[in-house]
Amino acid sequence: MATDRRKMIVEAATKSFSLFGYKATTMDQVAKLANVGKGTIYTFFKNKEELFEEIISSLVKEMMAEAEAVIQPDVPFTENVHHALYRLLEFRSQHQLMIKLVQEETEMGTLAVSEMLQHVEDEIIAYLKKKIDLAIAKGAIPPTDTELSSFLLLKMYIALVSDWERNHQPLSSEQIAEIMKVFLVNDLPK
Amino acid sequence: MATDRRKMIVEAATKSFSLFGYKATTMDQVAKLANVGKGTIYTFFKNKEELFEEIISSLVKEMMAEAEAVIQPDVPFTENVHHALYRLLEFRSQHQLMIKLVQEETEMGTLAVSEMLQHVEDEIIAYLKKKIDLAIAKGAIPPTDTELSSFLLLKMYIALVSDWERNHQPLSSEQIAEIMKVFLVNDLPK
DNA sequence: CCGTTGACCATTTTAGTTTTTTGGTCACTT
DNA sequence: AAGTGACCAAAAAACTAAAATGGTCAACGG
Repeated sequence: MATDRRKMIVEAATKSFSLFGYKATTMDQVAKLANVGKGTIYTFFKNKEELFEEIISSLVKEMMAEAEAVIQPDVPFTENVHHALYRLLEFRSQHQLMIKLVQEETEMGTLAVSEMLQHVEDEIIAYLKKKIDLAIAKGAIPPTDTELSSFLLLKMYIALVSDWERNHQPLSSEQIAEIMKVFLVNDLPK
Repeated sequence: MATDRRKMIVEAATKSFSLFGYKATTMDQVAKLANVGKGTIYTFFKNKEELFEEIISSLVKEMMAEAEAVIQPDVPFTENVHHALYRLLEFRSQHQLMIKLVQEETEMGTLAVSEMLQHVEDEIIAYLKKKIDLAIAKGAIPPTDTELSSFLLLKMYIALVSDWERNHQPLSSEQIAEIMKVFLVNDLPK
């Protein structure tokens, strides 16, 4: 209880952000939840936003670990990309903090939240790019502009699992995998 | 001036929506601009939203005509799709009413506006689908789920011309065309 | 001493209230 | 019959007072 004041703060803030969102979480509340004086928070974090950043950073790490865990070395590359993306979006739709943040963005348009979600998306794209670069190096797929294809991959994935379902039957996992394969195995212009 | 009261109303409303957006346009203002008593508007339109619908419907017709005008019968199908889509998005980014509505949606989230923009998107997809169906019938491209590919085509296009440019150099027209071709000439699952 | 604290402050947000504006109607005019 | 604008209930804007919030820092205690 002595040394992990910082940890308690982060845990309290995470809980509060998940429950009430960014704006509705007050620093007083975090301090109380963490059993800590409010001033103490400011010895570890410059301000509310920096505390938020640290929490999002952990969340991103957790997401990457989840994606990584689902990859199997003995299945084809495109299938693994599908598994990883699927896991990432599943994470997004199941993780309490993510749910709350997405909700807060659409309903209130909180700026700090929009920026963070944008950052998370960028991280996912960077992760995908790394994977694609590796697959190209191994000769598993033809070389392309990996920045572009990781970007498109995520955008399409999101469109397929969220926008599509507004007007249509959900697509099967196989269909989604097939669509992505078309992307990855065909050359895009550099 | 006697018979085209209806026309004057529509023109006045179009001008006002383009200038101030949907919410900020009042029926009094439209009546004044149209040189018409307010009650007269309600003999032609049930309410404000229906007036809006009529205007959007014209706008969609105009968009389709623009797209159609750019199609050349003697160039490959995929190139025509590119031209048409390019024209459609150019229209969106140049037409005063569209600009204002997109702005109003992101800044104020006006419900009626969101619904209309959604409707416009659906119309574009329907238009694309018709074109793709035709191309398949002619054997220009392999058969696919045309509902799905028209949806994906538009989503990708929008991602490439708007989201991509937030972090990257704009793509050349050739690059965009090439990406779309990959889609259209490869089989997607039914 | 130094890590911790909570009273304190300037600023922002909220709540409550009044005033104005708006979409829509309809009795009246032309 | 076609057109109108004064009129109304409902919604939005403007105003204000009160409360809450992020952040600071002098004081505290181990």
